[in-house]
Amino acid sequence: MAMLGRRPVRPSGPVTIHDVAKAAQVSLSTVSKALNGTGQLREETRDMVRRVAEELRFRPSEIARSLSGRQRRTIGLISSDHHGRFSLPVLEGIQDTLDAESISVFLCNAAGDPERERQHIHSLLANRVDGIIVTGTRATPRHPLNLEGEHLPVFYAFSRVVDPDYPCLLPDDRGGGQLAGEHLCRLGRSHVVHVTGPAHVEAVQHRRQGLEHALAEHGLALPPERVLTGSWSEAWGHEAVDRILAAWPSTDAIFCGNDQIARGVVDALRARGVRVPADIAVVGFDNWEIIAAATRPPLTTVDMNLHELGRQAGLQLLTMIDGGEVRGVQRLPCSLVVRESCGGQMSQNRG
Amino acid sequence: MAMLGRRPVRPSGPVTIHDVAKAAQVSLSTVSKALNGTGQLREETRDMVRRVAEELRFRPSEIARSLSGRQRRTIGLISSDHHGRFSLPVLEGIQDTLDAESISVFLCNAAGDPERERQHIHSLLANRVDGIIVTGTRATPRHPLNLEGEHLPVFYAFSRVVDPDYPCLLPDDRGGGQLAGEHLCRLGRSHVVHVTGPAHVEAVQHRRQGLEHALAEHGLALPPERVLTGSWSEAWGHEAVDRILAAWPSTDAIFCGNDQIARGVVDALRARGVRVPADIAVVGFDNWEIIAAATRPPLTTVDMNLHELGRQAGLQLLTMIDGGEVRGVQRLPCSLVVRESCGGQMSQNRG
DNA sequence: GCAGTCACGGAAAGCGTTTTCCGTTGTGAG
DNA sequence: CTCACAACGGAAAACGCTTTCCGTGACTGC
Repeated sequence: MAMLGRRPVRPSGPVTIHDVAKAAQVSLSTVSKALNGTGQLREETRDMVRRVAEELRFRPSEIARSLSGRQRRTIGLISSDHHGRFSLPVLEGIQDTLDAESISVFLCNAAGDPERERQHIHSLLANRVDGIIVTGTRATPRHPLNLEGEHLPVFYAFSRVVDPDYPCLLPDDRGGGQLAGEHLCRLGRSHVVHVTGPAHVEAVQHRRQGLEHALAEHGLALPPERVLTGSWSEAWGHEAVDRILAAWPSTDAIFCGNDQIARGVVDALRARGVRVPADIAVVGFDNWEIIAAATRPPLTTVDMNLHELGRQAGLQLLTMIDGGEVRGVQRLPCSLVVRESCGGQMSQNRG
Repeated sequence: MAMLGRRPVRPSGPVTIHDVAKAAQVSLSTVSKALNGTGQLREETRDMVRRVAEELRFRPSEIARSLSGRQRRTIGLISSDHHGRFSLPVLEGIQDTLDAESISVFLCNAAGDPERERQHIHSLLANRVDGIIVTGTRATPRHPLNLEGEHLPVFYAFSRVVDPDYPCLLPDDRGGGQLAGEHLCRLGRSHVVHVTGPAHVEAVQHRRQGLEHALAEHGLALPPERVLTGSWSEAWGHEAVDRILAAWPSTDAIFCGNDQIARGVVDALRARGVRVPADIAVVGFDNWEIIAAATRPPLTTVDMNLHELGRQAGLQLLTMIDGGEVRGVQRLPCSLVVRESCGGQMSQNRG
């Protein structure tokens, strides 16, 4: 009356390699070899073991594997960003790379708290991760990770370290600014104003330099007073428009430090009866879809390719883990996403 | 001439318990006991061992620990959301809970791809996690995780499962709609229109029901034709305003299904010279800071408390891991964030 | 002074893998 | 028919820790 069939019995916990060995009537080592494709076994044996293992739903314990010296195939990801506007695409890019290599990720959110960060690092070290990626805000450069004396590859993605020797990948803000400037010049605009974020932020300075460079190549100057620094908000965009219209009525283009400012600028211009792009062209920065696409007209803006940045960060860490040398600040090119706030691409011959 | 000092020598890799034992001149087991507070040791011995361990920067391998039967103290987090507008706060809430318990998190981004999800689950199982939290979009109910026959606690946070028996935590959308409705009623508004997202979405239905309920309690009806369903976009907000002003000029309040719609509505109203909130009060949903606060006037809106939702999801999973019974759909109350789009709280006696 | 108790700390057996090293067996050649 | 040599697969050590079980020595009480 009892079930006497060959239903696999699993008394306690997951199937181990022992269970497989017993079921397949071979030794432990044979199972291991069969499943890992190592050693010298008849193909026949291999297949048999494989079949049994599958039937038993054997799933080798990664823990046990890592213990016996293999690579851990796990990395740590420390994020200091809580707002997450930028972290998320980066994070996804990183995962893309690591997924492809079947590497697991320990996620740690330090939330800017040094004590919490310390604990997370401790935990990562205790878990013997193969490497660490740090990501988060880059507004202010951070100190390098304190690895408690351990040696471990660390890569900084979208995160600036005080010492420029540490391997890190950042968007090419200068290039981004340049893209915007060139686009405006190509469209024949010549009275450009730059409305941007806090003056002390590195990205703000770089974007401005890029713009300046592009304008210069077209024989145009960007006088310092036409660079308005403020906060990263729509409200600042509105305020800036007041000043611009009052001070320089001949303005025909505004490059904004981010999309929120750009949205404020566009809204304010519309409210004042200034046509975008006919009277004034506007370029944003970030390509924050939800804002850029909803603006009326939709924003032409610079995209930092954060997903790609994450992907490459992942690759670089892998390189480091494999013993490769990676150092210093690298910059990933931005790209320009053309929507309607500068006029169609059709008119690009007009300049 | 050689350095004969007692500089701790670390020939290869991390310090092990052996190294500590040797340095402290005691046995392995004594070190383990001293460091874990188990066994019977003189406080003196304990201290001594502790000191040596610290000096050597001994960091017990979590891997080895988990192998020898202890709890793994690690969970998996499967996220199917790539946009991440909602995942992020949830995710942070979860981490808050788990950090407090020193539990590590394996992050997996399935990105909606079943094959990728399968691989991640496999990896989590192989890593012997203690439990799994699934989070992501809830627009359409998902199938339960396929655990390959393994038994493991799984909790669904902000993610709907087809079978309502699975343990899951969702925002109380109905309650949220009710909050909005009550707020409007209290402010004396009586001609309410509801502009919301796709009709088939559960949250859309619930929010509408909540609104209806609140109105009913104040003797007001919400005729079906005054519920306008569309997309979750600003553009839809604009369009809806056209219809509303044409069809029901006496409208004095609009409850929007999310903040993007609300923003579109407010912008459109302003463009048509309708004053917000004087003529029409507007309530949003989501409390998406970046939109709600930047709208002019800033949006009064419903907050789903996603961070708290994540926190509680973490706690629930811990309960399950500890053997507790958790089942069925639970709802977390929303709260109302009052800004300016309905008028100040001052005027609440006006009704 | 002697047995009986403790307090202490060491030896060793796991935990689930991989990997190295050997002992079989079967084959072909001499 | 024996020998050498592959080819195959098993035994056992190792990975770094926890934990159980014991052996020691020092203390108590008589």
